Amino acid sequence: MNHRIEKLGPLLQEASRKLWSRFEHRTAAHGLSAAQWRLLGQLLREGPSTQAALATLLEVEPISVSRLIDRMEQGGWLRREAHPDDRRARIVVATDKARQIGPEAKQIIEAIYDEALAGLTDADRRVFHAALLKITENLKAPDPAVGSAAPAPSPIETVK
Amino acid sequence: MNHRIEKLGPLLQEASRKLWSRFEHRTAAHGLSAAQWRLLGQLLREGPSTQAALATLLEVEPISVSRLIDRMEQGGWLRREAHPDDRRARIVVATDKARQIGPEAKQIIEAIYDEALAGLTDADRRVFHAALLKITENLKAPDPAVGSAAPAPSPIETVK
DNA sequence: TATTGTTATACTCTATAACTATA
DNA sequence: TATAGTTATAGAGTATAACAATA
Repeated sequence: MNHRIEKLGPLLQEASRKLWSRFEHRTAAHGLSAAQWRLLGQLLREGPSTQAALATLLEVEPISVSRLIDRMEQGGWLRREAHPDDRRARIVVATDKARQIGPEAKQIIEAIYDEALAGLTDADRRVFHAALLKITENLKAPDPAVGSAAPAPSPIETVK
Repeated sequence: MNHRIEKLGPLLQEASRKLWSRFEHRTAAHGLSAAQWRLLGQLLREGPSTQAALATLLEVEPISVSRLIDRMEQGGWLRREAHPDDRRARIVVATDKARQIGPEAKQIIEAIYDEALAGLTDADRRVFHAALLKITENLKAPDPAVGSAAPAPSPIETVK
């Protein structure tokens, strides 16, 4: 019988939430929300991207990305630019203002990770890291409880 | 130099989010949201409680608890009852309907944890669990960046 | 026909502020 | 004065549906 991890979900959520909370406090002056930092991080790390690509990468609906970008464009964090080849698509580009806070954010993140991992040996950290990667990998697989039953969405006469 | 855990925050969030996602899919028939399950879990584990106490335990504002309870009371998951000693306060009690789905939810959670931890040895699990507990413990401490009087609103001037 | 992105609309969660009732 | 809970109001995030423009 394997060791049971009591409250695995709540513990992961608490760790994640508290990490974010520290980051939020230290970057409050910039006025960006969690979802906005997430999108901005994606842009700063990987460069300009279409909205559709961002929706896929962030695993949210295109409309959510659209709304996020609306607010961030107003705040001067990014711009929508024309796609050179596809006139339907928009390329989302981080502004200078956004690029300038990148290094600061990175430093803050490093500091918070250090605080979180205080007291863990190097060996502990390696095992923890590998296990966390394995867990996310496991959970990326199709949900076995949904696999067989096909949703089969048939848009028949829906009552309005 | 200690091992650096790249993307610690995003990994924790992804693991947490995907665990929740599986739970949500398998319990979708009940129509409870994440916040509602969280409150219900608290009630089922610890028994009836005042709204103020729930707000403290769940670390949200009393008004948020009030709204959650509004919707859950409508759904027949819990009741507000009079407090015997304090006529201001309300005691929140899970209904039979709520108590009946407790065991089912527990089983689903166990199954999902097993899926998440597949491929990890018993030793891995123990180290991972201890590390995760240590991390949440570390993050429960007062945020060192807020402790002092000054909020430290230093813009981008520090080049590191 | 399919894809990209939008508007319209709606729901949940969360919160601040002001308020009532009670302690 | 302080506490428990509420109403009023608001913002962020998310989503479905319908749509236009384009591929």
